[in-house]
Amino acid sequence: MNDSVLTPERILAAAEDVLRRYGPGKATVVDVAQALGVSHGSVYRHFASKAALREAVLRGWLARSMAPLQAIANSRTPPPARLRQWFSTLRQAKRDNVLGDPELFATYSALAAEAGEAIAEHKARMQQQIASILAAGVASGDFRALDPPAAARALFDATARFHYPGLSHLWNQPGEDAAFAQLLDLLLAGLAPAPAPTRRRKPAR
Amino acid sequence: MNDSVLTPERILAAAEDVLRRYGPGKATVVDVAQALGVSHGSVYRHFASKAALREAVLRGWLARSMAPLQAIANSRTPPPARLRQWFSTLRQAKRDNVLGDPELFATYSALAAEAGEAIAEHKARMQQQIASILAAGVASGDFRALDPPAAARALFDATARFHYPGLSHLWNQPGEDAAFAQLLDLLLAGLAPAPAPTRRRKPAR
DNA sequence: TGACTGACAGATATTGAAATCTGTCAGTCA
DNA sequence: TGACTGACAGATTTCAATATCTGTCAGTCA
Repeated sequence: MNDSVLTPERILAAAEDVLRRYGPGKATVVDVAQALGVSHGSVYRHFASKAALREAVLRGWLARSMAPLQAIANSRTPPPARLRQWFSTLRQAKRDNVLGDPELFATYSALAAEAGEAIAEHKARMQQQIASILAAGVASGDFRALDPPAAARALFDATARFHYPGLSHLWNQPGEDAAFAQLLDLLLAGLAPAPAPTRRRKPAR
Repeated sequence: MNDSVLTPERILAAAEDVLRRYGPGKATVVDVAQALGVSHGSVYRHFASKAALREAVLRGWLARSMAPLQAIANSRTPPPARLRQWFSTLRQAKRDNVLGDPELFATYSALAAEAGEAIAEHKARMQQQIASILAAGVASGDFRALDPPAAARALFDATARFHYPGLSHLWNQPGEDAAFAQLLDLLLAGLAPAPAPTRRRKPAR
């Protein structure tokens, strides 16, 4: 355990391991130091606080989980299909996590609840990816003229039911897949290019 | 406190009062009995358990909170505006609760978390109201042909971000009103009558 | 007779003393 | 000299003893 010098990277790896094994409630800085064969004081030379260390672990996890989504956002799939694929992948990734390893997922969630800043940035990056798909779709004529960032936020909000971890208890309900497909259909219909002149009884305020 | 005979109604009123004052964590059956000037054994002649009593209180609260929404669903406002009004009212009611009396709201939420059954029924009733608005809109030609119950669920899911109590911590963020308006616009666009023949690169599976 | 009481068993919650943890820093050691 | 240690103060958590609560039921009383 005591190879080479102590680096932030080695501490991060150990912290991740300790968090996995002990869970967010029991993992202590002393545990991390012990796993590295150093005193806990040494950890504080590289991370200002326990909170900072946990946040760094969280950021690593978030960055890794973003990679496949980024790849989709950058792909050349036609924008409507790309958007579908992006959201389906997001949802599936979360589902796999929660159903596959609930304890680890709970650990994630606990760290996320502590680190509002990191989460806000993560959400912003996700919405940027959506916005880039929307912009491509507007350019190609697959979507109607719209403000990509604002519409991205609307889409992200609209699908929160299916990706926000706090609602994961709903993800096992019957008809969940159909409900998600239904929602994507509705949203994509709302993004479609301007229809025939809208017939309205009153100009919708 | 010891007027007339002991009825379920009097017990419910006392229980509601005790819950308000002590909160969901401290309110006990003994407290309720004390407020009524009877022994706690008497309470069990009318309610099978503490859980049943709490659920009855919750059902009362839910029924009261539904009334204004039911009125809107039954109104003759043109369906698109009616749908907007319904969701805006739902959102505003929740916001008023959470911002106006957070402790009471927390009490609600705690009871709701215990009573899955009652909540499921409540959600079903809400979605029935939405479906009735949708059906009216389909009939009038304001909405495209769609399956009202399925679309109602999609709409309810899509707006969860703005009405699900577990997400109330987001309701104070800047731009919240704009985001909600944006989402409603997108959803209503998705409900609009069939546009010009949809141009698609691939038939969207 | 039937609504109500109150004592009881087992389950749950509270409490405060003891243990552990976080974050600091003067001192060690290579 | 500078990475690391380990003892320390104050904050937080644990744990077991104690108190309270839930749900039952034989018995009271009007």
